[in-house]
Amino acid sequence: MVEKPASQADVGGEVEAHKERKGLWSPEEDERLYTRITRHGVSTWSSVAQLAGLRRSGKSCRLRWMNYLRPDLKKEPISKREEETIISLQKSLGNRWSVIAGKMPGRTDNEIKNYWNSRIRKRQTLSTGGGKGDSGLAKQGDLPAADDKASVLAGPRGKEPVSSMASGATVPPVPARFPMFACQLLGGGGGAAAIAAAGTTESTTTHQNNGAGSESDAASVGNGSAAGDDGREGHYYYCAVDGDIDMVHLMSFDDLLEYPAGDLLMDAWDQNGLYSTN
DNA sequence: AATGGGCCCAACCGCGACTTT
DNA sequence: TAAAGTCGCGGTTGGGCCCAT
Repeated sequence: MVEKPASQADVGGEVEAHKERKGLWSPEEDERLYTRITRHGVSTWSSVAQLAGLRRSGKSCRLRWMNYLRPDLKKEPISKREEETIISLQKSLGNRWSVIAGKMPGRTDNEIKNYWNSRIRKRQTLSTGGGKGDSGLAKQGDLPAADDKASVLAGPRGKEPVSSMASGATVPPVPARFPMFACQLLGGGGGAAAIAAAGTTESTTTHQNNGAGSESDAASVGNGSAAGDDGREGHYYYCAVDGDIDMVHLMSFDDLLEYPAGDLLMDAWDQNGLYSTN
C-alpha cells in the first residue's frame, strides 16, 4: 500500500498530527479501534476515529472494522460450499457483493469480491476457453447482469443450457447452482439422477455430478435427470432442512432468491451450518 | 542466491444513496 | 426544499508473499 505500518511517526505523532494516516493498520490502531467500538459502539464513524484517537478517516475505520476486526468474522478459508454459494448468488444478483455477503454469515463483501476476482472469475475464464465465446470476461462488468432476469431464469450463463436433448425441448431445470446438501427432485420418471452436489464450475451444461460430488451430505436427488429421459414434468425440488421437508418449486438456486420463503430457507441453512465446511 | 512473474488480499478511491439540518 | 454531512458500495491499486527459473 502506501506506507509501512505505522509506529514511528503516527499515532499521536507530532509532526504530522494533522494529517490523516493511510495504509496498513498497526496493531495499536487495531486495538484502539476495537476497544472503542466494543465499549462504546458506533455513533458516527468519523467520531469513532476521533474518540479512539486515531488519525484515520471514519471511512477507513469503518472498513477496518467491517473487514477485519468484527468479532463475528470467519477466519477460515472459503469452503467449497461457500464458493458454490458465491457462484450462485453472483449469477443471480450480479456483483452486489454486500448483498451476497449478507447471505453468508461471517464473510465480508470485500472478501467475497476478492475471492471472486482472484479465483472464480479466473477459473471461469479459463474453463470457457479464455475468451471470446464468453465475451472475454475481461472485466467484472462483463459477467451476466444481475437484473437480467431472463438470463438468470434461463439457466447458467444466460442461455438455455445446452444438452444432448431433443431439439426444441426445454431443458429440464436441473439446478446447476442449487446447493444440494438437502434437496430432492420430484416428479418425472427415470433413474436416479447422478447429481450429488451442485456444480462447482462455470460449465453451463454439466449439471450433473460436476463437482463437489464427494461431499457426503449431498442430497438424494431423485428422478428426471438432465440426460433427458422422459417424464420431466414438474422438476420440483424438495428442500430439506434437518429432516423437515419443505417443498419448494425451485428450478435453480437462483429461483430460491425469488422464492417468497427463500430467505427463511437460507437462514435455516445458515443456522444448520450448511454453508460451512464440514 | 538472485530475480522475475503471478497471485492474494488489505485498503484506498470515487460516487451514489441516504440522513440530517 | 436544498445543502451538507455521512455512509456504504463496487472497482481498483499496489505491497508483499510464493514459486519457478
